[in-house]
Parts: sequence; structure tokens; C-alpha cells
Amino acid sequence: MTETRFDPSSADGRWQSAWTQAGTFTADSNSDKPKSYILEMFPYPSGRIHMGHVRNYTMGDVLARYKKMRGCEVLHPMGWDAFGMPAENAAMEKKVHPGAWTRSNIEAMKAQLQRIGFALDWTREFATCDPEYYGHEQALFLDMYEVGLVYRRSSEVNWDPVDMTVLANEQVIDGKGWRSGAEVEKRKLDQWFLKITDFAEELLDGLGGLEDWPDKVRLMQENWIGKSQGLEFSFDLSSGEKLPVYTTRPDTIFGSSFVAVAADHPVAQALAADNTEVRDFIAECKRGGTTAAALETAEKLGYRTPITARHPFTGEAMPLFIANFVLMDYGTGAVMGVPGHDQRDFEFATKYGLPIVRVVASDPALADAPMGDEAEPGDGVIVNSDFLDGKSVGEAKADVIARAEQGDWGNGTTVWRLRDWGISRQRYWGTPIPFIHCKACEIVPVPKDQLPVTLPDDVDFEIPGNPLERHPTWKHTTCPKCGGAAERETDTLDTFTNSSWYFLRFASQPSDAPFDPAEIAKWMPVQHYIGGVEHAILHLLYARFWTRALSHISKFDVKEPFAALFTQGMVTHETYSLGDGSWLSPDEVRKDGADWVTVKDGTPVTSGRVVKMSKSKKNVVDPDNIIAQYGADAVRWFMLSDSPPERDLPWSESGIEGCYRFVQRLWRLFGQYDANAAGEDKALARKAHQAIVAVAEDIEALGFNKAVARIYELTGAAEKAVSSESRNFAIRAVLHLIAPMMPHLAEEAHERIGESALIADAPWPEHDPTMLVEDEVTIAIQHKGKLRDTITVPKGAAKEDLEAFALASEKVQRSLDGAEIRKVIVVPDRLVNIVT
RNA sequence: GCGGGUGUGGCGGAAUGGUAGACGCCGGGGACUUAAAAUCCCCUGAUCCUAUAGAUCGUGUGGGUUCGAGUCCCACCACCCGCACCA
Repeated sequence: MTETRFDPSSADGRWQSAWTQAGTFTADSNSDKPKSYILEMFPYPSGRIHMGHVRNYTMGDVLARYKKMRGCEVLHPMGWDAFGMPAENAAMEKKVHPGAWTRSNIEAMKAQLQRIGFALDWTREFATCDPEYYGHEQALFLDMYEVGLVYRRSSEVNWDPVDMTVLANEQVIDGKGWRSGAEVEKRKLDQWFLKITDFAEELLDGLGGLEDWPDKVRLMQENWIGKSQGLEFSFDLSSGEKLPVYTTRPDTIFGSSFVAVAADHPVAQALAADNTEVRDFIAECKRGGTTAAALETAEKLGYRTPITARHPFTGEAMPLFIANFVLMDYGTGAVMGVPGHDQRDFEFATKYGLPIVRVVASDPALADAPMGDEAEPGDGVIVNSDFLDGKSVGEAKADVIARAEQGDWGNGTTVWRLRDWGISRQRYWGTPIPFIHCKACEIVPVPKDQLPVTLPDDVDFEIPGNPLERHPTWKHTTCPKCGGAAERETDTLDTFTNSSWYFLRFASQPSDAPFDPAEIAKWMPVQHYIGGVEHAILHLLYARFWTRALSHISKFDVKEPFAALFTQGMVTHETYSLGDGSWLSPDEVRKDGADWVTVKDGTPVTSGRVVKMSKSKKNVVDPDNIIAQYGADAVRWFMLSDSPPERDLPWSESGIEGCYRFVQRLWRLFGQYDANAAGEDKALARKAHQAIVAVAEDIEALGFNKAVARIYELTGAAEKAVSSESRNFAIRAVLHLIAPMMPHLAEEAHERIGESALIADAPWPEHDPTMLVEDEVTIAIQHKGKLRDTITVPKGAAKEDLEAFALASEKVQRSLDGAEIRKVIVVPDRLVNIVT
């Protein structure tokens, strides 16, 4: 062969077809090899693959191909998280059907992924908008309903009166709908919920076993679940009612000087009924902004009611306030105010002139020490608290809870920050919720043999609101129970539901059931799950919940879906802007000397911060163009080089060019493989054996950037060496080490050196343990901790010899300059440090 | 405010408490060429210098432990991320 250049434009496609034809990456669940399930978070079919996807899937791909080389049966599937709002927005803006829009996006993106040469098992591909998939999802939802994990209640939602739809919190910006700009209303609607709170304790405890998850994600989930333990008890009110409150600090109960309820609390609402002042105050509380800045500076506001609350121990009558800082949906919506030891209560008491009593002190002698200008929430010893005096905070908590329980006026309780998961969406493009509303029988599940409840195709998006709601016929049906006229539920499931079990469907796809437990037992849990950190809470928590819930109802025996999680960094790019603040894309600018100017007319351009690629900043680079220009392998290599995978990767033109140069460099090196070569080059052979081990370790630790660096080193050494058997070994080693990373080049070169089989099916190269050890080492010689000289000695040289060699060094002698040697530290095979 | 992370050359980054800056990019010099591209070779932390040598400084800042600290401990600074009136 004489080609001097590797041509990706012909090689890439050829090998991609070869893998497809051979079924190289089709997972065989009957194989007796050890199983390895590698999964990247499946994409939303937005229309184009972006660099973030490329990075994500390249990492997973290297792992999948590596595992295969290591003798595993690998499951590495791909599918589409295909329901969601962008499809409906497209329908409204471009007058296309959400389904058609989604399908054509999937087709385009699949072609893009295939051009990158990912080792995916496309036989298992599905989209969550396939009726087969969402039909099984409806069945699982009904299973959960049967065991009481699904319920319906009235709940407050963000309602956009113009678009006539419910908005998620993220879609409300400064109190206005993100699309319509209309003032968002709070509305009470009947909503479906999943009882994730039943699993709060389990989901929290389960985090402890997820050792191969990033600590950061575990912590985020822990905080989100938000377990807190304390006392729930009731105050007797002067109005004759009882007011339940929750506190995590029952130990400070003697420091309580007021009681406060939320503006939406029933007690406040009752007062508002015949008092305009109260009504006005409540309205003011609700008006307060919800932005971070608004909360930061929000003043504590209260309305003093004529009601008093009786202290359970002292019997003292404490004033009852309606306060803007008390939340209705946490605890009981009412709190006991302890100004001395809670900052919010402190601010409130200061403003309304309420007593601030110290009940915790660092030392009992400081019981009467005045309070400073802020609350003291810390630990200490209890003071000014009758029978609690002298106890620690912990003891006092236990004591108060015990007395409350004995006296039957309170209970130790656990309160969670985690709420039940509201899954109703007044949207078209989602899984229909499989229930029927009947006047006589109320809520009736759709019988399973009538699933899937499919979406109607003939819908229009001309009018705002839910197309299912106003469809002429779709919702009208008969009651499965009584046979009378009834209506279908027109809400659809939150799209996060679709991604909560897709990994189970990848593992097995029977048509008559959501999954096959025997297959799940073979493949689950996912060995490596890779995706963006933005899913740290919602998706990953929901997926954990579904897995546990399904496991709980004996569908299978897997508790945690993802054994190891890896959250990769973003792909970033420099930004370019004109003087007027408008952004320019990378291909609209060029470098003119040290400055940036527009390609069009040379107008000066300001280059700005390196940030995540985004359409709004126009700093995006389209993978397709890059692949067309440099080939898939150069892009894949770039994605793995330089930046550690968990950190951001700055895209650069020169970087991708460097990768392309390396592809060609390797091609030339592989071309120098000489089947007739003879002779040994022990140093090079040693480097090759070391690299085989080191690259494997790096890949297993997902340290791709380090693996890349080692491959560069071995390549450089092999290039410099003269032809020999050892050099052939090194060249073959490089070829196999890059195979998971640059598979097209690897296949092409593998064929060129005369191999007929696919390198994708080849095993990882063997190494000789005896070749890992160097026989000479370079020793550092220090004087007073500073490097003075280095010497090369046989490995394992005796301490005394090392010391003698060190002292013999001319440089060392010069540095010593006759000083008296107090001590000599010798670390074998490492260094000698002379202390004077 | 609470929680977490990061900080090393011009840039991305390497470095079981043991030679800081591997590897890549950028930059400089040279070879090849009519020329260019491609390729190859050399140099590339800073300062000093009597310059093939040598010295000093150097991993955000200030302390500490140690024969020896990018790495361990204490305090601080900056930036990034998450949560946020959670009782």
C-alpha cells in the first residue's frame, strides 16, 4: 500500500458499514461472557447533535469498545427522549405536527451519530413517543396506582392565562409566562402525583451505597431530599383552636417569644374573611418577588393578630403573627419563633420589638450574656430553661420530645423537604394518563387490555391550550366499569417519567410487557452511566425512585439503576461580539494578527469569555462540519484530549487541527510496520508494555486525557526507533490502544498490516509483567531539599552506594562547599537528600 | 446565607509527600522545496549572569508540619456550581 494519507471521508463510512453488517455491536444476552452495560443519557431529539453530545457519547463509546476488547459482552444502546415541549413549540411556530417534527429530527440525528462511528446496538433503539413504549409506561403507571403510589389531589399551579396552560416553575420569569409574557396566576387544579415521599428514607439511605457516584451529586440529592428531625406539637390558641407547629429545635422552646403562621395558613385565611387589613397584608405577602435577589433583601413582615398562643411549659400567652417568611408547604405552615437562636426570628423580633431570650450559651456562666446583633444558631449548653438547664442541645431535644409525647401534646417527627412528584401536564406531546372520569364511578383506570391509550394525530395548535382537551372526539369514551358516557383524562405525564425507566427497556424489549425480569437480572445495573451534571437531581432521583418502586412491587430485584455515575464537563468556546453587544459565530470572524475582525468587512471584534456553547451566544461549532473536514476520529480524539473529562473542554480550531495531524502521524507510523523486521529494542518494548497497562488503567478510571498523553509518548518513541521486532510490537500496541478512541483509523491500519478480522473484535493486547520494571533509574540528589544533580544507577542499588555516588558528584561537592553533613536521607530508586 | 468545587507557563493540563511543568496547543529558529502546503529537527516558566556552565525565584495569599510540600494542617482571597426565608 502506498497511501501516504489516511482519508476519513472514504474510510469512516466503509468501516461503519462493516460493523453494521457484521453486527459487531449487537449485544447478545445469551452470551456467557461477563456483561457490561454502558449507557449515556439519551438525547432529546432537538434537531441537531451538538458538541456536548459528541463528548458525552465519545466517552461512553471508548468504555464500551474497551470493555469489549477486555472480553465483556457489552450492551451500549441508544434511543430518544422524544416527548416534550419543543415539539409543541415547533408545531405552533412552524405548523408541523409534533410527531412529524420529532421523527424527522430523530432521523437526522441518528445519521449524525452514525457518522461519528459509535459502537451502538441500534437493534434496541426506540423513542419514548413510540406508542409501544408509552403504552408500557401507562401499564407501569397503573401498577403503581394499584399499590397506592399514584394519587390525585388539588394543587396550586402556575397558570398562564394567555397560553391557557400550566407552566413549570422554570418557565415563570419574574412572575410572567416565558412565552406569553402574561402575569402568571396561581390556580388550584386537580393534579396527579407520584408518591416519591414514600421512598424518601430509602432514596436517602441508598445514596450511601453509591460509592462510584460523584460526592457532589450524592450531596445534592441528599440536600434535595432534605431530611430533618424535630418535634411537631400544637399550641392552644386563645381562639380555642389548636395550632400545630414543627421545630427542629425543641431544645430552645423556652426561648420562644412569638408564634407565626404563613399567609396561606387556614388560621390567617379565617382572619382575613372579615378583616380587610388582614386581607391586604396577605396580598402584600404574595406579591413579594420570587427571584433570588428579592428574597435576599426581603424584609421580614408580620401582622400581629389578636390571638395568643399558650406556651406548653410556661403557660405564657405569646402573640400570634401572620408572617411573610413562613412557608405554607413546609412543616405545618406555622412556627414557634425563637429569636435568640434563629436568624429569621431574630430579625423579625427586632423589627416588632419582641423579647430576645438567650437559652443556649457556650458556657453556663454566660447564661445572662447579652445577645449580639445576630442569632446564635450554634451548639452549646441550655440555660434559662427551667428543667433543661445544664443539658446539651442534644439531650434537651430528646427530653422535650419525650415530655411532649408523654403529655400527649406532641410527637418527635421527621420532616422531608422532598415533595411528592406532580406529574400532570396540560400538554399534548406526552404520555396520556390512562384514566377515565365517570360521573357515576368517578376515577376509573383504563383496563390494561385497552392500552396503549394513544394520542390522536389530528390536532391543531392554532388555539392556545391543551389540544387533547378540545379535540372533538378523543376524550369522549365510555366508562369501563358502568358503561356510561365518560371522559378521558386529558393531562399527559411529565416527560421525566419517560426517562425514569428507559434503561430497563433497553435491557429487554418484550412486546407484551415493559421488560423481562430475567434480562434485567442479566444486564442491570448500568455499569457506567454518563451524562451532564444538570440532571444531578431531577432525572437521577426520578430514575432511582422508579427503579425502587418497581422493585418494591416485585417487578425485579434491582434497587439502584446506575452503579457508577459520571458527570462530564461542557464543551465551551470563546465568544465574539461587536461593539453593539451582538454576538458573532466562530465562522463569522477571523484572526488578524493579534486581533479578531469580521470575515465580512474586517470590523474589529471583541473576543470574550470562554463559555458553554449556546445558540444565544452564537459560539457553537457544528459537529457535522468538523467531521466532514477532519473525519470522525480526529473529533473523537479531541473530545478525549487535554481536559479531564469532568471539566469543561474548550473547543479550539488549532486543537482539532492538532488532532488531525496526529491521525496522519499515526497513519504514517502504522505504514512503517515491517513484517520482516528483526532484532530487539528492549527500551521501546518496555515502553509499549508499560503503556498497555497504563492506558488500560486510565480508561478504567475514565482518565482519558492521561491515556491520550501516554499514547502520544509511545507513538513518539516508536517513531524515533529503528525497525525491529520490538518496534513492530510497539506499533501494534499503539494500534490497539487507539482502537477504542479512533476506531476507523484503527480498522484501516489493522487491515493494512495484513489482519483480516475487525480490530473491534480484537482483544486488548497482553503485557509481560517482567517488562514493566526498569533496570535503571534516575536518582535526584538534593542538598537541603534542593536539586543539585541527578545520577543514573541500576534499579535497586543499595542505600550506601547511593550515598557514595551522591557525595562523589562534583556539583554536590560545590554546593556543600565543605559544610558539615548532619544527615543523609536516602530513598531507594528515588533520591538522596543531604542535610547540612 | 448554607453546601460543594476549582486555583500550576501565553493556553488546556501532568505530577503514590521525593527531579514541578509529562502530553497537547500557541510561539520562535532551522531543514526540505523554485515557492507554498505537508513533514522533520531544535528552542520555548521568570529573573540574574562573567552565558555550552552557574545562581535565584516560581504551583492564588499568609502561616505551619517535614530532611523534603503543588500534594498534609490552619487562616484568608478570588472565581465557578448547586440550594436558598426549609423553622
